[in-house]
Amino acid sequence: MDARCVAHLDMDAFYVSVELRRRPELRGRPVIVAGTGPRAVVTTASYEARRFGVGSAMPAVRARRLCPDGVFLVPDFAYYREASREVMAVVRSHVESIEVVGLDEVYLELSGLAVPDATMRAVREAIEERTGLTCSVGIGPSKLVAKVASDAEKPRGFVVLTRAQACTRFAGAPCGLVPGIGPKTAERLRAAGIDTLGKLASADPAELAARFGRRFAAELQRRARFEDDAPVSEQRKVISESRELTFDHDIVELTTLERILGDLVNRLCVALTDQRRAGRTIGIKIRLDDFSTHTRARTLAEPVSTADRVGPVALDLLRRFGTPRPVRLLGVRVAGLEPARAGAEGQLILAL
DNA sequence: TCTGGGGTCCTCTGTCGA
DNA sequence: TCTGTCGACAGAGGACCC
Repeated sequence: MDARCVAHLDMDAFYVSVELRRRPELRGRPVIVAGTGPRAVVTTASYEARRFGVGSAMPAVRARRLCPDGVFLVPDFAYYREASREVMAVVRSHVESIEVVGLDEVYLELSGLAVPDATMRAVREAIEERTGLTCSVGIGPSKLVAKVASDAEKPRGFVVLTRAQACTRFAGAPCGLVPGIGPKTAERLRAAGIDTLGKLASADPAELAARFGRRFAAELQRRARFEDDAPVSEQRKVISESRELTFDHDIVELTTLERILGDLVNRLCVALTDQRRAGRTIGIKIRLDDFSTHTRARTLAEPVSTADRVGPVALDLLRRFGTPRPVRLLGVRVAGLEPARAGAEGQLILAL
C-alpha cells in the first residue's frame, strides 16, 4: 500500500504538565502558567483551570478574576526546552522522519510502516514512561487531518481518521477549527453566512472568490475539505530573529525608547553572534497605545550581526518614525539570516 | 476584557532597471 | 529619445501559529 500516513503528536497542557513533574503536590489543582506584570497573558492552563474558563492568550488579570484560587506560576522556558528535548529524543528513537513544531508538537511521517497506529501507541507509551508526560495523537492521510484529529479528544486522545471521515466528523464544527483559519477569517466567513466547515466546503466558489480573492478562497475550501499535501519536512530554516518588549505602562519619551531599543539590540546581537548568523535587513516594530502596529525596515549591502552595526540603523528607524502616540511595545528584528564565520579579529564575516 | 513573545507567510504597493 | 511593460526586490501591514 502506498497511501500516505502522517501522525501529529501534541503534548497535553505541556508547560503545566512539566511544572507538575517537579511540583507533584499541585496535581489536581487549577494551575496557570502566566507572566508577571499588568499586561501579562496566560501561556498554559491546566485542565482543572480550564473548567473556570481560563485559556491560553487570556490576560493574566482576567484569569485571576475567573480563578482566584488558581496557582499561578511564572514560565520557565529553559526547563520546558529541556523537557521538550527529552520528548523529541523518544520520538526520534521510534520514527526517522519527523518535523518538530514548537516545543510541544511534532509531525511524524509514517508512510510505508506496516502498522502505523501500533507504532504511535508505542511512541506514546515510551514518552509517558520516560518523561512522565502525556500526549494526544492524531493519525491521517495528511498533516492537516492528523493535526485536527490530535486536537479532537484531548487529553490522552488517540484518533485515526481518513479524509472522508474528517469531513463528516467536523462538518458541523466552526471554520476556525482548522489551522490557517484564525479569528479574523472566521469572522469574515460568518459575515458571509458560513459558520461551519461543511458550509465552507460546499460554498459556491465564485461567491467565495468575490469576497476573499480567488487564491485564498480556493485555499479555504481545500482546508474545509481536509485536502492537504504538505510534506513532513525535517528542516525548518530560521530566516529572522527578533526581541521585543511590551511595557507595563506606555512610554512617550523618545530618549527612554532609545535606551530600551539599545538593550533589545544588545540581547538580539549576543544571540546572533553566539549562533554565528548575520542578516541584511534590520527592522523595528512599534505598537502604539491604540494597539496599531507599525514596522520600519532597512536592507543593508552586507549582513550584520553586531550591536555596533545593528544599533545605529535601528535607532535611525525609530527616530524617523518618532512617537506620534504613547508606545506600548518596542521590538527589533534582523532578517535574511545567513551563516557567518569568525574573522581574524573576531568579527563576523559572511561565509561563502 | 483589553490583548505576550517569537516566529512564518501572504498580499499589496512602490521603485528600479532591462 | 521617449514610453510602456515586466520582473525582481524591498517595505509595510496583517493574519496566523505555538
